[in-house]
This record gives sequence, C-alpha cells and structure tokens, in this order.
Amino acid sequence: MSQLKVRVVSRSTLKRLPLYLHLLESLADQGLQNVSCTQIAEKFDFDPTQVRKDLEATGEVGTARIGFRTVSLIVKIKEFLGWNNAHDAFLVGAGNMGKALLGYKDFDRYGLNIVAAFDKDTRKVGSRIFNREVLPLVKLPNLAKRMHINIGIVTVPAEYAQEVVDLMVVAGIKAIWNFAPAPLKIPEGVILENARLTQSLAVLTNNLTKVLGDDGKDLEKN
Amino acid sequence: MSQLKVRVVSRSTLKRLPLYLHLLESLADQGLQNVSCTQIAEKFDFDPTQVRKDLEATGEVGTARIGFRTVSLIVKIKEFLGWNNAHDAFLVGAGNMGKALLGYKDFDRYGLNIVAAFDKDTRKVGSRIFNREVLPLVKLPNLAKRMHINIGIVTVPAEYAQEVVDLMVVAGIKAIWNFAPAPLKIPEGVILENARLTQSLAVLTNNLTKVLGDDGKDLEKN
DNA sequence: CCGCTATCGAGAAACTTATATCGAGAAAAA
DNA sequence: TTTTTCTCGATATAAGTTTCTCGATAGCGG
Ligand SMILES: NC(=O)c1ccc[n+]([C@@H]2O[C@H](COP(=O)([O-])OP(=O)(O)OC[C@H]3O[C@@H](n4cnc5c(N)ncnc54)[C@H](O)[C@@H]3O)[C@@H](O)[C@H]2O)c1
Ligand SMILES: NC(=O)c1ccc[n+]([C@@H]2O[C@H](COP(=O)([O-])OP(=O)(O)OC[C@H]3O[C@@H](n4cnc5c(N)ncnc54)[C@H](O)[C@@H]3O)[C@@H](O)[C@H]2O)c1
Repeated sequence: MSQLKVRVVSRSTLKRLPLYLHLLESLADQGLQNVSCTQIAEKFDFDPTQVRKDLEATGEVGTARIGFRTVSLIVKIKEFLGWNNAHDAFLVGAGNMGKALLGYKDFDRYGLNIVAAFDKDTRKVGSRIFNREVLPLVKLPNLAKRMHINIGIVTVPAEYAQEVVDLMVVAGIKAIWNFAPAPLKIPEGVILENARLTQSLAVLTNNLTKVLGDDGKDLEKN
Repeated sequence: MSQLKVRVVSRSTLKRLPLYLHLLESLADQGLQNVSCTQIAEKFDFDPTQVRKDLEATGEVGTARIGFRTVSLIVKIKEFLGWNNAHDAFLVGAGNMGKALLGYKDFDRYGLNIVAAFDKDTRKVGSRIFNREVLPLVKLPNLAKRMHINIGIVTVPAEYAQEVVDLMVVAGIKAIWNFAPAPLKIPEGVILENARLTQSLAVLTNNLTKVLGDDGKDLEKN
C-alpha cells in the first residue's frame, strides 16, 4: 500500500477542523504568529485537550509555552481536509439551492470549484448562472469523464435524487454531496456526504420546543 | 416545574429523527400502515436497535411482530421535533443563501415559516423575494417583539454575523439558525444552531483525498 | 392448537469520544 | 540564575453512544 499521509480520524474531529481553520485564518490576518489550543478552545467553549487532539490529526506539532505556528497550522489543516487544491465539481439541479451554491464565492477556499451546472428543465438549459453554463443532463457522463470530475453536487428534489446519483456514479464521479432529503444508495468505493439542513433545523426546533414548554407561556395551549 | 413532554435525547438521535420522518412520510403515502425498525434500519444501513432506541425518544410504543403504526409515529416525531406547528421566523441577509431559504417550499413541513427578510443593502430593501418583503434592519427589533418571533435565521457574511445575532437577542429572539462560518457568542437561554455546510464539505473532501491518495494516481505528486 | 419467527423493549457489553491528570520543556518574571 | 507559569503531548479516566443479548409477545403456517 502507498504511504498514508492522511490519518483516519473521527467524524467529529473532522467537523471541528474547519471551525479552527476559519478562526486561524482570521487570526493570521490580524498578524498573530502563534496560537495555543487554550486560545482556540476559548472561542468555541471546547476543552483545550480536545483541540490538541484534533490538531494532532493534521500532523502539525506545537511547542510548549508557545503553541502552534498559525500559518503552518493553517496549511496543515487545509492539506488534511483536501482544501489546498480545489476539486472541480458538477452541480445537478439549478434551482434555489443550486443557485445559492453556484453564487458562493468562498468555495475555492474550501477545496471546491463548481465548473458547470446541469438541469432537466429546458428553460434553464443554455442560460448562465454566476458565469457557469447550465447544460442538459445528457451531457453529464461524457463531460464528467473527459474533465475528470470527482465531485458531484445534488440539488434536485428528493424524488429525483437517486436517479441523478446513479448517473453520476456511471459517469465515474467518486464523491457526492447531496442536499436532497432522501436515503441514497451508492456502490462501494463511492463517497456520499449528505448536507442535511433539516437535521440542523430539527435540533433547533426541538430545543426551542423544550425551552418554550418549560416556562409554559407559548406551548401549553396545545 | 411543568410536565416535560419532550424528553432529553442525544444530538445524534435528534439528527436521525428527520431521516426517519422523511422515510415514514413516503411510506405512508404508499399506504403502508405499519413499519418495523428493521425496515427503517435497512434503508439507512443502521442498526435496528439504534432505530428502536431513537424512536423510544418520541414516546411512541410499538407492538411485537408488527412494528409501529406509520401515521401515529409520524405525528409523534413531528411533535417531538416541534414540527407540528410552524414557528414564525425572521431571516437576515437576503443574499444567495437567504434567497434559497426563502424559496424553499417545504419549510412549513419542518416547523419553519419565514415571514420576513431583512437586509442592510438599500437596493434590496423594499423588494419582495418569494412573496416576502425585504425590510430594513432597523425595523427588526420592534417587529420581532410585536409578532412574537422566536426564530432568527442568519445569512449575512461572517464578519457581520455577531452584530446581527446581538440585534436578534435584544429583539427577544430565542433561537438562532446561523449559516455564517463564525464562532458566535450568545447569552444564556438563547439557542444557537449552526448550519455549517463547510463541515459537511470537509468530511467529503477529506474522504476523497484519502481515496485518491490510496490508489496513488492524483495525489502522489505532492 | 402449537410451534416458528419477526419484532419489541430492557439491560449488558463493547466501542467511541471527551475530559482530566501529569511530566517535561520553554519562555517570562523574580 | 532560579522560580513561576503556560502549554504540549501522553496516558488514564469518565462519559456517551452504539451494538449485542435475551425474554416476552403477537401474528403466521402447519
Ligand atoms: N432551498 C432550500 O433552502 C433547501 C433547503 C434544504 C434542502 N433543500 C433540498 O435541495 C433540493 C433542491 O431544492 P430547491 O429549493 O433548490 O428546489 P428547486 O425546485 O428550486 O430546484 C430543483 C431544480 O432541480 C431541477 N431538476 C428536477 N429534477 C431534475 C432531474 N431529474 N435532473 C436534473 N435536474 C432536475 C429542476 O428543474 C430545478 O431547477 C431539494 O431536494 C430540497 O429538499 C433545499
Ligand atoms: N451561498 C452559499 O452557498 C453559502 C454556503 C455556505 C455558507 N454560506 C454563508 O452564508 C452567508 C451568506 O452567504 P451568501 O452567499 O448568501 O452571501 P451574499 O453576499 O450573497 O449575501 C449576504 C447578504 O447579507 C446582506 N448583509 C450584509 N451585511 C448585513 C448586515 N449587517 N445586516 C443585514 N444584512 C446584511 C448583504 O446585503 C447581502 O444581501 C455567509 O456567511 C456565507 O459564508 C453561504
């Protein structure tokens, strides 16, 4: 096997790293040369040990009493996340969410470069959204192969998500970022990541329900 | 203390419930009266026991050999998540992401009803987006109080997120759904939930990096 | 009617993740 | 120079989450 530069870490650690990265970038902008786990932890109300363990995943080592070199830690986190070079991606479903993603300026900093959009709505095909062409779905397989596209973004209604994913898989796409609230099946070897906004919303509304229920003002009328 | 209808469960459980709910709704549409944890688990490649434990949180009880009554389980999950009655919400930042959220048809099914948008861009103020008025930010505090708005959605650039949140807190908003990648401070008693797309993206690109690195084609040149 | 099997619910065990403790090193203060 | 303090990294402990095991129950097939 080849040398593993990227070590395996928990999903929880993986999801905290972008938080640190953001903070570090703004600290670097402010000219801060070094940063300690204690400082980072304070910003997020995390345990400093946790931050230290998370950063360990990147391979960067700190020094006692000083902490970590800000810029070099930024580079290591980006490398670890695969954000040092942007991956080209195709987006399918140029609707509300699709447009928002196409219009997001910062994705290049997050390792993502959406190069084209696809839609089955003939009124949308041929138009340009934030300077990306909207193409008919039939063109996806050939183009994806020719352009060596690894990432596919799914922003179609839930009922069409599986067929879009199947098409992406056939087209050789290796990683799928799905926004549709549907349980998708993919073959082994393909990566599926669901960006489920409703999960986040569920946590919010459940907590709110508990709070409103507790002081008994708004909910008791049910 | 008042009777606690909503029991405390782990965040992980809470985030799986919307997945089940979606599936159950489509099963109910197909006329399926009963559903077992085994069936649900198969769809998501989860452990059946985990599904059973998750559903326990809702208070619904199943019967041996039969499972759960689909419709009644749906109702219980929605109650538990606070999705049975939609909460009115204000959205601040009528940009790309803000528009996508305003245009999302299904939020009423997820306990959310965005009633107005706010922006500081004077060119946007006064316009209508998906039939919701875009108002100047100064109107937020009074309106929020008058309309008893509990939920605030933050879709402004990261550097303005904290000031928007502060304004919402002053306006009596109790729960904040934040899309900006910034670590926000809120007073005790206010609920903050971050919908961080970049975290999800980080998992995807990290996994992709590992896969691409393994078969040694694309990454070894580093 | 009587096993057989699918399923629930409860409790135990295994696993994962988070937090606490401690020694060592490095800068700052005395 | 010596002491103090901060921080890292390693290890140990605790907490949380998932998976396994098992007895009970309700329909199904013989
Ligand atoms: N808009 C949001 O805020 C939001 C939030 C959470 C989840 N989502 C999810 O994201 C997805 C898209 O939502 P939206 O609001 O953008 O919907 P939308 O209706 O605005 O856009 C869907 C787009 O997909 C296209 N499409 C439909 N079937 C297609 C197919 N088979 N192949 C190619 N294109 C196809 C349509 O023409 C349309 O342009 C949905 O699954 C939705 O549940 C959206
Ligand atoms: N668009 C995406 O796909 C996407 C993805 C992930 C995260 N985000 C985050 O969501 C937020 C919004 O992103 P976007 O792409 O919609 O940006 P955008 O620039 O399109 O929209 C931002 C909007 O906020 C308004 N605004 C700025 N400062 C304000 C203030 N102080 N008060 C009120 N309104 C203000 C602007 O006028 C603009 O309309 C950002 O924090 C971004 O990082 C967006």
